[in-house]
Amino acid sequence: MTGQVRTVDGRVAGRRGQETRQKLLDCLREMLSTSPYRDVKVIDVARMAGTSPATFYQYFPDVEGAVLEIAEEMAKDADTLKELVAGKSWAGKSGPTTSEELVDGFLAFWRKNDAILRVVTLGAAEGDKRFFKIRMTVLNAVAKPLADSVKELQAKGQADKSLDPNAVAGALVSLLASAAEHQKAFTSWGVKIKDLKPNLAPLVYLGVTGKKPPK
Amino acid sequence: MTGQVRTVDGRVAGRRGQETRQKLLDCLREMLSTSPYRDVKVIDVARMAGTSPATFYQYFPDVEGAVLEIAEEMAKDADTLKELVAGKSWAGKSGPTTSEELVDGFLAFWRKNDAILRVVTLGAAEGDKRFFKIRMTVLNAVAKPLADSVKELQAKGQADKSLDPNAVAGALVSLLASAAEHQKAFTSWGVKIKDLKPNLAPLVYLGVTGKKPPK
DNA sequence: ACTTGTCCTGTCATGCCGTCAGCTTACCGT
DNA sequence: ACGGTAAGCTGACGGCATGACAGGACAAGT
Repeated sequence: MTGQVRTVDGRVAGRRGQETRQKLLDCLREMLSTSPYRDVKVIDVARMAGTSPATFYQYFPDVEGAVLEIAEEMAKDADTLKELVAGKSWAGKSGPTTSEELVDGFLAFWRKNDAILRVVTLGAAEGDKRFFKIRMTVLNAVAKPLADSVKELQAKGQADKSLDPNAVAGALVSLLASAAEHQKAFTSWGVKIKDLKPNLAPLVYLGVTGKKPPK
Repeated sequence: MTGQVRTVDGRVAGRRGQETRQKLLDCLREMLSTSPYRDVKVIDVARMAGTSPATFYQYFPDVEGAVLEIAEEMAKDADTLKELVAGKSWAGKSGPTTSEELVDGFLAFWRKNDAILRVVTLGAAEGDKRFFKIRMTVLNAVAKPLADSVKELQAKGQADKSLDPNAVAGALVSLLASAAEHQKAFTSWGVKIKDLKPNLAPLVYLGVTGKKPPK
């Protein structure tokens, strides 16, 4: 399906080539989490990987191209986020638990991939279609099943039908993404990192069900 | 208070100098809204302003330095956002109105400054203290008075006291910021731009008061 | 006209970008 | 074992951005 990995000039990459390629991606990932995106240079990545800039250009058209590669890898991984919502119950006592686990899982995922997600978020905001698509893949992993949950609750008459389920789910996921990306902001508002989950979870519950969480 | 504008090498800028400086800032602003941040080069800004790179470096240490200047200007402007919340009532029929006006005003501000806010957001996420501070100034213009409103409602027994007002206000502002920055995401979820306000406003109301908005 | 201080730019050293030709290395069939 | 072929890597190069400086242009006051 995906075909073999190819170099920029069309050759197929063998074992050694793939290793080098992967090493470059790993080093780029590392650089992204230590330097501002604007200052990440091909030569630095190549140096860190113990190779030359020319080698980098064998495998990637430019820094952005390589970043996209990393981002796509991460987007695949985001598929596991679905399980945080799909099939979970929002009724009774299990509701708040579902909400907490969702918040926790999402924040953990974002924290784990924060460097690459920063760049993806920027690219998407700048209108780059490729980054936008990747960002939607990640958000949709949660937003789609979440919207389904809202629809289900509405059908059962357990939630306000005047709200658009897609809008609600989207807004909640946006909130989680924003909170994850800017945890420090909450610290400056006097909310400790460990208090983030207990404070966000009731809001998510509130958004999904339209009701205050039970004690 | 602010002292005169100075060049990088310490001279005070006169009338003509300030004009050139301002023109460079305007052109940079323009560039930021048309090219990816990573690709904005000093030479392009200088060319657009009809001057030379050397002139740019007379007034700014680098692109980032000039961006900070623009961002600080915008942060001052954000002060007007306070009036969207301060002194507004969340009781009865005026509650939903307050909520709608807040959403509307905030989205409008973000849209107006989206290019520069994108860079500020990135800088803050990357841990740059200067950008972080500017971002907090903008968000706090809404978050502080919003937290006060929540506290007030809690004191009157009209809202759930188990929630931290600062966390709630912060989360709601984060949501608005994220929604404003990524409006296209909502479009892809089937929520039209013009439907964004009517969908976000009830959520804000819900977050602040803990109650469903009245019909 | 002369002086003074502001303002701009030509020029230069440095360093990254992105490409190519060419060398080395690994694999494979005979 | 050996030669052929394709993969893999890099030195080197022209081009461009960066950032510093010195000197020339310019405006304003005397």
